[in-house]
Amino acid sequence: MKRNSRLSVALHVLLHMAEQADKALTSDVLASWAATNPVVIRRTFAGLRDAGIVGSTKGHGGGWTLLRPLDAVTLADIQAALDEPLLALGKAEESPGCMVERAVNAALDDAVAEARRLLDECLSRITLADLAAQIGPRRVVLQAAGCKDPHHES
Amino acid sequence: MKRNSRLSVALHVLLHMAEQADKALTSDVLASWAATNPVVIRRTFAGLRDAGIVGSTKGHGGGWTLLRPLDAVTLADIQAALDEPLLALGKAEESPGCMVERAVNAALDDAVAEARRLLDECLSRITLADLAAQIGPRRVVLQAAGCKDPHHES
DNA sequence: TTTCATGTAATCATATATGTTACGTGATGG
DNA sequence: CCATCACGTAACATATATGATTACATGAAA
Repeated sequence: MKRNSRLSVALHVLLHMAEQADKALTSDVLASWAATNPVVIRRTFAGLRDAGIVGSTKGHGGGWTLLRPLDAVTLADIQAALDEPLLALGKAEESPGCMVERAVNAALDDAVAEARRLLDECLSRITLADLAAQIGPRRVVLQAAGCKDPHHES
Repeated sequence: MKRNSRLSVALHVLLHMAEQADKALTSDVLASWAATNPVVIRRTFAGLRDAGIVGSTKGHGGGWTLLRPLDAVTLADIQAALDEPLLALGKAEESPGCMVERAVNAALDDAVAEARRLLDECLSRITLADLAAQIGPRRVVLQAAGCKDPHHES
């Protein structure tokens, strides 16, 4: 339990979902992939649902489904949907009386805005399809051999 | 008390120091500028001292001094000296057995490395002199009138 | 109408950052 | 030589953030 692993979790789960495309998967299943709690999945995926990346249905046979092809979802999309801070820069005081501190805050605001823009551009160049293509070849062999989801050792 | 305000604090204090150049200033004085505790200043400035940006001397008349001209210190220098994480992206698991998660980790590592590079380049273009130049003109008037450091209202 | 699955609030646990206290070390001045 | 000053640092306290867990409401399907 450390520092903002929501993007990591979301990517991991989304890629697993892609392998079971068009099947509604429950929060419990997704949670077991990410070794976390179903409620954590629902919270994390709420943003993705609002962004139209995944859909959810209730009741029998319900669960989560991917709504877009892998090459139509960028890491920037996911990051934005999760609404995370991304940058760990804070200000000592929000509206200081000191003129020096105001100048510092203004400069940092500018730098952070620029950094966000650069980061977003960087993340928007990577799609889920790119990540799927980089999954080790050993997995393909296992899949071909008909093994049932040997995802984690637990 | 929020999130990683060390860069903010460091910049604020360094700019105040620049106004009293060549005078050794105690941690207590710097702390009163940043409205914090002297020990926090010592901790924060330890990295700056190791990086050769400031120096510290003990005993009577001791304290902290700026060792470089304002235009020879970039925000990237300070950020690196503070050794902060900067990016709030973490991984769910450090060395996962799941191939999918490994691919995610690898991709995120690459993206974070690239982002760090971009950020560093962005911060290395701003010097303390640039910040000093952007301090509001009202302050100059007060300085000229001989007012003694009306930095904060406390 | 019972069961299943999401939606969400509330609470707990833990990690990180900052604030504070206490004490050690070295340098200066008397 | 020793009292004082200021940094160096460990130890502890507090605040915030994130994730885990519990509990319950809502809606859909068998």
